[in-house]
Amino acid sequence: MLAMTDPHNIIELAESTIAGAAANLRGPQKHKYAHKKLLAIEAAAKVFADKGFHGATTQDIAEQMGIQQGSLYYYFKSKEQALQEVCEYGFDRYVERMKKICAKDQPFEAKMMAIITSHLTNYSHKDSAMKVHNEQRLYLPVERRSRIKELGSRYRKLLEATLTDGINSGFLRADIDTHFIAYSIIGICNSWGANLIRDESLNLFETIEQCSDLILYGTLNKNL
Amino acid sequence: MLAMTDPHNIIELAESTIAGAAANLRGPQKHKYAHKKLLAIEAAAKVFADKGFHGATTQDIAEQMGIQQGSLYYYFKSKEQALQEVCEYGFDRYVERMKKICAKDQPFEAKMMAIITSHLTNYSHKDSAMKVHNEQRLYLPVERRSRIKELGSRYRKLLEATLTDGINSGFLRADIDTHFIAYSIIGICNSWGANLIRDESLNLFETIEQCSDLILYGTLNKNL
DNA sequence: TTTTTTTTCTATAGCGCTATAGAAAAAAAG
DNA sequence: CTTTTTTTCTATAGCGCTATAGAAAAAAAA
Repeated sequence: MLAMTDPHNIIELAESTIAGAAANLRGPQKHKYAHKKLLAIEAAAKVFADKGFHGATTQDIAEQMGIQQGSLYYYFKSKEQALQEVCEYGFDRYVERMKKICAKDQPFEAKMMAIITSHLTNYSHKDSAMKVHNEQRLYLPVERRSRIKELGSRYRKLLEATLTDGINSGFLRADIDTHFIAYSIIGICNSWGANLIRDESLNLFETIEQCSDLILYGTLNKNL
Repeated sequence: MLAMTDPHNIIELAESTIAGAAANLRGPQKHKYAHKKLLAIEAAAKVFADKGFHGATTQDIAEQMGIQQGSLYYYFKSKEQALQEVCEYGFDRYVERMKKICAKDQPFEAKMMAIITSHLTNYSHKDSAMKVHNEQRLYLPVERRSRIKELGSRYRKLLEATLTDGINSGFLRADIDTHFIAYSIIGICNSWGANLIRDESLNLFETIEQCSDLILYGTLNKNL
């Protein structure tokens, strides 16, 4: 086997080929680097979510992983790169999922619920990476944010298009501003997503139902 | 006049007696300290909003005020205290305003719009203090957060009570969860508040209308 | 086993940041 | 004008943090 001049080079390959390797713990670990790299991203996500990017230290992240501070640089070139990778972590798969949901032909209520479920589920599963994406990504210099921006706007456009479909097929009011509603949906989901992480006693499914209900039906009594 | 052993002692007096002193620029400045203190809070708010608490330096804040880094400590005992004061800045008056709005006897739609207007207007006027409150207050140690917590929950309770009134008087659906809706309203407002600060091209009044509309009417087509 | 490759560790250079102390300047009082 | 009080400045102690270098340990290959 060729020597790895720079361990960071294997990353992209790893990310795309062995998705979910973090869960795959059995068998002789041929891809130990890729595996621990994912653990490193998750550790960074956890710490950044708790303390914020600038408030977190590389020492904190290393501790969370159970390694020494200096060893962290075997997985990240810099703290900033760690933030970037946390923000991007799982985002492409997330957008893919959104694409599928939007493409599926189903009643609008169900579609909206699926969208919200996808969004909020991510908060529970992705260990704070989503929270970090929302709250810390602006601390990255622009040149590190292009991919994140790209994915974010792709997500928003999918949502807007779905809303437009909803209007055209008569499910939604014709007078809503799809751009505004898309931002609002994302806003509500992120707000509740952060609550879900902070407060363990909150029920995911109830939250999903309540969010869908509010967005679709509002609060006003229609019997009036 | 007695010598000021510690300039920080005058703060509370100042805050309560000369509200809005920052705008009162004419006349011989008998309360120069109190005046500049408010400028200091606003400068800190601006910087914390842009860079986050840990990302901001006391140098940044001093620069924003046009003084030297060391001089900042004439106004704040510590950087942490600066964050605390920014988070509390104007919050009590804000809760008072909310109280008045909720107490007023008016159609529910108007009340909801007034609440949202009050919330979003704060973002435009209070120079980022509200944004800092939302995004950075958790970086304060708990002992510095008691007042902020107090005010926040008082605000939430006012909102919940108003929603309960709305249900009792038949304006609102009887099956909504006031606690959930209150959090959601705050979430939407904060999300759009942050957008308003970031994007100057956004129209405040349109945003207010759109938020009210979404919360009250939802998005579904009722003609179906 | 021996050699090569991968992973982790220790130690530290070097920088920037908070907070303080004391002097200096500006303003107000006497 | 002189004295006192308020405000700002300069300089720096002291700490913690990022990132690097090179040794050491562990794992894999030969």
